[in-house]
Amino acid sequence: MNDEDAAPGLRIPARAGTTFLLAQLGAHAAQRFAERIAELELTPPQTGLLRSVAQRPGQSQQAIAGQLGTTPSRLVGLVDGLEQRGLVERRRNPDDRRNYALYLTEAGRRCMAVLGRAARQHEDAICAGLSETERAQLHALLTRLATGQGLSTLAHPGYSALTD
Amino acid sequence: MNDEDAAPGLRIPARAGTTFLLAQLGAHAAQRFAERIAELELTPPQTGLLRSVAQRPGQSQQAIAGQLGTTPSRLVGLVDGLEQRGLVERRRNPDDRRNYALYLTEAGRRCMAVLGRAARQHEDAICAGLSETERAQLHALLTRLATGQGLSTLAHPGYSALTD
DNA sequence: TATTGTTATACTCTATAACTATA
DNA sequence: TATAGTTATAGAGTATAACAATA
Repeated sequence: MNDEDAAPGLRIPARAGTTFLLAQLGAHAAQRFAERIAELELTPPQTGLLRSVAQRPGQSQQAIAGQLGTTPSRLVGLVDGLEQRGLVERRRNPDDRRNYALYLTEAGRRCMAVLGRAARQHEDAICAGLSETERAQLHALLTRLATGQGLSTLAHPGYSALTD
Repeated sequence: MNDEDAAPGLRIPARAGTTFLLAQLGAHAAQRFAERIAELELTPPQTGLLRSVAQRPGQSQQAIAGQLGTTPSRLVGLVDGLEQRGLVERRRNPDDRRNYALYLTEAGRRCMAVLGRAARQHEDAICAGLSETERAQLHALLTRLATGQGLSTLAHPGYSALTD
């Protein structure tokens, strides 16, 4: 709802609300990123998992599930897929054989490098039309919004599938 | 993927990418809006439909489906629900009895007014922490991004369910 | 034959709850 | 008994395709 003044008389929104633009652009950016990484045979949730493992190697599946805002059961299939492709490794903890510690393999690290390039291209495609100064401005404003909303760098608010 | 430099050495993202922030904030804003309108017993897709009908009364279901980026079959249930609650009205076209023309009822117009107030409160909650000047800056930057990406005011890029 | 709306069906994604194995 | 991971099941949401009425 961006009808800033949907008063009884029914006004047409001359100005799309900021939150409407945020939701619209956010969904658009996420979808475009999904298309981009589909060429690498990766899905957004897989990408989020890779990112999480890369950032903090050795975490348990439950810890990562908490970080990503999803359930432990959901992680099983995700890790399975990446492990079968040799990107991620499950290592048993000898002290407590109930949990696994997750690590990137060498191929996983290479994959992260490719993903990093894709992310930069994606960023350029989305921000095309803005000058360097404007991009910095936008980034600063969004960061303040995110901080104000209590959003962390890793966790997402439910829509893990759409995060990029 | 916001690891701006996920180079072979595995760098931790010191700076979240702008597109990551966009996707994260967009999902967050959409979710919060969904929670807000849930108190009115409305879902985001229903809200989008109401908005579409309010903006251009008399359109066919297919036309609206096209606008919202969804399928005609999906509109059936959506319109059913709103019609049963007396917010939207199906009128047969006497000239071509195949299609309906959709209109808001008086209750539908009142509902739009309530939604408008909710949208303003939502906007304030999300933008809290930014000054008026900064909000205007952000709005201008997002508008330019949306224009650059070819996003219109009404249509959404697939994620109609998340639009607010 | 083409088009509007509808229904039936299937598919994707995800969470919940039950299960195992370790502790 | 409690916890990590797993499996089985179920639910929400949506699209595709077949169908009926009208043109």
